[in-house]
Amino acid sequence: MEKELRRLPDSELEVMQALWELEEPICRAAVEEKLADRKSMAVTTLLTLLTRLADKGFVRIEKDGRRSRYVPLVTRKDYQAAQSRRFVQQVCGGSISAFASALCDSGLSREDLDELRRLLEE
Amino acid sequence: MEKELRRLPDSELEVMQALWELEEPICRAAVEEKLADRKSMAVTTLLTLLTRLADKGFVRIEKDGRRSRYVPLVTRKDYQAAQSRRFVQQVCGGSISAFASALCDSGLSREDLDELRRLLEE
DNA sequence: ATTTTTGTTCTACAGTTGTAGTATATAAAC
DNA sequence: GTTTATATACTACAACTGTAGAACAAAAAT
Repeated sequence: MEKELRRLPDSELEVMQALWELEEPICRAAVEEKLADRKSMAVTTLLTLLTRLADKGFVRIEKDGRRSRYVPLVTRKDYQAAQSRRFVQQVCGGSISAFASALCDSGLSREDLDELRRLLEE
Repeated sequence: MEKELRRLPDSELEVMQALWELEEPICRAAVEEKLADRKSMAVTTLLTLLTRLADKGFVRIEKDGRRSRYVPLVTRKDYQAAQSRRFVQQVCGGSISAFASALCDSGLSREDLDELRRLLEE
């Protein structure tokens, strides 16, 4: 669960989020459609980002003639776990109390904070 | 509590962490010394980072002849709170349950997670 | 078969980040 | 007062990020 995954730049992360929401095998058009809501970008921009994600080992590009399928190699869960730890370390200096304060002041609703506390009891 | 603070690049954040740990007024040498432990960089690099932080509104540079003092304009608390929200939104898609899972898988110890839960009960 | 469409790769370019050498101004030492 | 040490500013540059046009290849349409 601690894969030491590098932090992705914003635009690449958005593409990964789209991939994680889709069923494999994923064609470019599907990613494009999924992204359409939050983010609008040229098709070539999306392709560039997918290539960069492949270079970083986050995605495998399976070619099938002119068409390609894009397969996430890192799970959303693993990425979120790795970045959570990075956040506590880097932003909160590893201090749990600083982290807790930050969450309380973060603008999350009381319900959200209660839910979080409850889920941590699992 | 929700100042919509941009995320700082790693190296600039490290300088801010040093500033936050020091008492004002802060001279360059003090920052340098504070940083020496974790991060070694040329003096000019540190100065560059302080200038960039000033450009971004995170630091005010008070000049006094040839010497300067560097005053943080953003509190550690505000920054941590803002980034916490950004993290939950951007990385966990705003899902508290995803966030809770991520924390559980993050490699934080059971004690840390217990402490976090306790602190959230404040 | 030729034209048109479409999916992908290449090339490009400006802005950001990490890092630091060179120049400049000024204070301290002699 | 001239040399020397210092603090800061200016310049530089490669890697990374956001974004996308141009070129190319192959499939679809005519």
